Amino acid sequence: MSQDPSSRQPVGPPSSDRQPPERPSGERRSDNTLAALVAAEGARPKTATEFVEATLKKGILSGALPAGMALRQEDLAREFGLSRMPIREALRQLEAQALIDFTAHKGAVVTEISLEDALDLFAIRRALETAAFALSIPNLSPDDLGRAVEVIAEIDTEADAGRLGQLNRQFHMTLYARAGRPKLLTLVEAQLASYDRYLRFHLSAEGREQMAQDDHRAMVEAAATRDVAGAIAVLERHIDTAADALTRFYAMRDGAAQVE
Amino acid sequence: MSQDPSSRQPVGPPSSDRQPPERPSGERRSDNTLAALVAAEGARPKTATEFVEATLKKGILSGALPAGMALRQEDLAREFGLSRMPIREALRQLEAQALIDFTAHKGAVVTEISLEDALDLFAIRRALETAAFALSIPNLSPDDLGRAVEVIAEIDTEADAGRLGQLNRQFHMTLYARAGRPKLLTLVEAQLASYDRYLRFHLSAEGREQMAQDDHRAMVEAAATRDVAGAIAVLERHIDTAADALTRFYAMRDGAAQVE
DNA sequence: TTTGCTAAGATTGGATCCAATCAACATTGG
DNA sequence: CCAATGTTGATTGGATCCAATCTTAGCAAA
Repeated sequence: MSQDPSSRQPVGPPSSDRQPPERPSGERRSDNTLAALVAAEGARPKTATEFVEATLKKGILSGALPAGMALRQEDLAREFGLSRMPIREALRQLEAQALIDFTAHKGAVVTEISLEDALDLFAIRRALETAAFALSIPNLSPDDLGRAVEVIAEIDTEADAGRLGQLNRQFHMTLYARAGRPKLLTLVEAQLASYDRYLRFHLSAEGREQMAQDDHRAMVEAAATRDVAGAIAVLERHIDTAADALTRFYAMRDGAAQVE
Repeated sequence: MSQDPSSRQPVGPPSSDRQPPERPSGERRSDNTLAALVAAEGARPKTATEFVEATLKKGILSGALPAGMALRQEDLAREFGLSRMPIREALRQLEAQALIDFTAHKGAVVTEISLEDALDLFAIRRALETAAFALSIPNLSPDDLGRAVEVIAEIDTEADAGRLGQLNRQFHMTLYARAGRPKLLTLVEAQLASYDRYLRFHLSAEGREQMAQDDHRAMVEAAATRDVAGAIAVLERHIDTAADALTRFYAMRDGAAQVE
């Protein structure tokens, strides 16, 4: 990281002395929600590009950067206190992860989320997670199951909706972790992360009962007794239920008011 | 595309007047196999970055850029007739696709292929492709099945081992195409593309009978009669057989001679 | 008023330059 | 003679500058 503290801000948490209530040049599309994100990012990776990528990724998955938002390189560079170059490289990686849409001379936009994409994602999750769960169950230790139970409890007490997605991801990954297939697990985690955006969208309107904690408990129960078929059945039902609920939610929303 | 034909080569197929039998400065790590690839790439995308990405991707999947090969930015830039910048951005995207390993100040290396990764990949393929196939079968038209049969025939007559992987991918995708889940299909195709590297590795040592054309025919047959369960069973066996064969191949190779 | 064209501004793509990091080699002290 | 250390070359990370393209506002003609 070739950061020169004399001429530029350090790449870490820049203590938010960016530009307090001052708008640089008229409007600001990718506005100050970014500034909070930049300040929040605690541990900084080795390179500025990685830092930008991690920050933007977290922002998109957490919903701080909403779908459809334009990401102007110049603005981002100013807010991060960097040049446009690390921004561009980070955007490239986010594009390969399908988190943003990149058009040739038009720029980057946070990928839209639609019901079709959500159903697509549920199909992928169903296929991948049942496979991972089946492979993992025989190798799960009592310790693993204990951690899963703890996460269930955390979900019940967690107030921040933003952290619920993270905890949900953590719960599922704990149960899959012993599958012994690193690439499969990486894929599963990526899909679960994508799912965060839909989950938040849904949770913000409906209650936290959408988390289906009963299913979570049933999954741990079945895993504890090494009942692979039963556990898979619960997981499939869990995902199908979520898909149905989200479908109903979209139908209701679109039926009630034509939002754009 | 800000190509200036007077000072630089056009970005398309540069008619291979790069540097014929002349080595620029001593050695060349990412050597002239690249030159052929650059010249071969027919249609050129809009930007240089996309061109570089597509070319490198094809090179890696086709085996022209073998696993473990270091990709020096400077060398690539010279061979493509571009600056290092589009190279860097292309490498970023390839890294997000797990085709190369990127280390902070060390550079990019074509991802190694190992038996463990292959088994990982087989597990992923089994999960995703069975799901896609099941969704697609009810919607397959006679036309689709006809195309699948044609591809089977092509595989029988194709001599070039490099194209076999592509045809194999095409066959499978034809059967999955009506799943109606774009993101799922994109994922499946990406995994099949990754599989190309292992398939080639295997085919180069054993014969083309590794393609298991009987399984392919059985898959079309089951799909034609809308026998979803039967088709899935064949596909699972197909993938498991390939996994077992590759495992035996690795065991034999490692047992016979300790190749590095 | 509307439609088509033109030109200026905004924004991204690409090139070149400089700084930071890493690896290998030489050097010196034990 | 070996190990720790300084030094130099190679290579990547980041910044700045220029070129190409897209968008939009303005204007003219139908």
